[in-house]
Amino acid sequence: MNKKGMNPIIISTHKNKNLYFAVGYSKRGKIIRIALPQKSEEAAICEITKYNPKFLVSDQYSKTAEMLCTMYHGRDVKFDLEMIDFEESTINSSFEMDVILEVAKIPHGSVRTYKEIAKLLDSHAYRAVGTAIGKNPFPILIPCHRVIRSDGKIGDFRGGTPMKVQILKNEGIKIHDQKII
DNA sequence: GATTGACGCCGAG
DNA sequence: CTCGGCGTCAATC
Repeated sequence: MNKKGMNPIIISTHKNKNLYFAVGYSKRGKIIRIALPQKSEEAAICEITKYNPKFLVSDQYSKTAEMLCTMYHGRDVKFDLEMIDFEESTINSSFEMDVILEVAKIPHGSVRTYKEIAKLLDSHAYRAVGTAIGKNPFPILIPCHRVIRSDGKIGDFRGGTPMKVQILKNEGIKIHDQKII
């Protein structure tokens, strides 16, 4: 846990069909971390407090949690990267930052491979790309679910491959036998 | 320096 | 198809 994690944050949640979404806001009023949907509100909140133990739960930002829910279910929501607090987040290297910004450019309903992301960064470190994406503090919003393997397989995901498949299907992407068509 | 990855590619079976 | 082995390199120990 770095020093940044000790700053107090505000967490808001949203419930939809037994799935609980949570978002953490820094005191600057920007998103500092997003939790993948969980089966209980406590679990969703815990996904954020793991990295930021000092927190307050409020409905102040529940609209954002609701927006994440609609994005999870496949809606293409336009948003501004300015609403994200990269400074206070756990992103701490320029490589990680570059990867995240590249992933942010992937359009709704399309995918990129880990290798393609590396190439766009003029690098051969595709494994390091995977590691950086695996630490993405803003899942759903920064669409790390749209990054797949070069052989067409879905690849891993923090919330499990099935959840990655679900989100991609919600976006209209065709998948058969665990592979992108 | 040695090890570890949300990976990629090739060759063997 | 699956698997091992090697490639590659950023992060971590």
